[in-house]
Amino acid sequence: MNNIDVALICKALGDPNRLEIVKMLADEEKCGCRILEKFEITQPTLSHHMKTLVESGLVNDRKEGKWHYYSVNKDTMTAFCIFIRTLCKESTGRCRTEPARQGSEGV
Amino acid sequence: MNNIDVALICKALGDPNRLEIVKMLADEEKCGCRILEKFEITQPTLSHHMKTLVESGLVNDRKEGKWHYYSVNKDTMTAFCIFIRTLCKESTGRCRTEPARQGSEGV
DNA sequence: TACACACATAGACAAACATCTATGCGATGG
DNA sequence: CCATCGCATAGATGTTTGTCTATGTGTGTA
Repeated sequence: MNNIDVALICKALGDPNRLEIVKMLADEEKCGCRILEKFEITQPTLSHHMKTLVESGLVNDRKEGKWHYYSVNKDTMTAFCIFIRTLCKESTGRCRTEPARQGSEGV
Repeated sequence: MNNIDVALICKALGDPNRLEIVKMLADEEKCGCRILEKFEITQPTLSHHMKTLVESGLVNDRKEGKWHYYSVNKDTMTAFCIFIRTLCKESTGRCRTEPARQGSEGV
C-alpha cells in the first residue's frame, strides 16, 4: 500500500460525514437510502460522498434491484490498519527512547 | 477519541507530503530544516504543514535553540490506530459473514 | 552589534471540495 | 404504460486548502 493510496483513504476519512458513514458500515452493510436517513444532507451530496468512499477502496458497492448496498472493504481497511500501525512503532517492537541526536543540527 | 479528532487526524494525513513527513518522523525525531531537505516545497509551506500536523495532535514540537524538533506523538497515534481497528472488525472478533438482510429495503 | 540561520506570519491565488438545485435514468409496481 | 423510488449526473457556489512571495521574529555567532 503506497502513499497515494493511504493519502486517498485518509482524505476520504477526513470528512466527518464520511467518517460517520464508514462507522455505520462497520456495523453492517447498508443501502444508500438508509444511510441518508441518518444525515442532514441531500441525496446528491450523499451520492458524492459514497463515490469518494468507493473510489478510495474503503467501501464496497453492491447493486440489487433499485438499491445499492454499501459495506466496508475489509481487505482495504485491514491493509490501512496495518499501515497506520507502522507509524506507531510501540506495537511492532521497541521504539527508541532517546531523541536520536546524531548530528541533527541545521544544515 | 471522538469523530472530530479522528477526522482532523485523517485530514492531516490526507496530504501526500504530510503523510511522508509523518513516516519520516516515525523513524526518529527530526528538525524542520532536515525535513525540508526531503521535499520540493518552500519553507513557509513546510511550516504550514507542520502546524497542521501539530494541531491535529499527531506530531510533537520541541524547541531547542534555533531549531524545532518534531516527533510523532505516540499517544495520539496509538489512540488513532485503535480507532481504525474498530472499523476493521476482523481484528476485534468474528465479523458477520452474511450481508444482514433484516429489512434493509427502502423506506 | 550586525549578520546569518531557523522558523512564523501575512497576504495572494488557483485548485479542490462540500454542498445545493435541477434533472436524468434504470428498476418496480399498480 | 405510467408513476414512483433509489441513485447518478450536471452545473453553480461559497469555503477550504496547498502553495507561493515577501517579510517579521528570535537565536546563535563573528
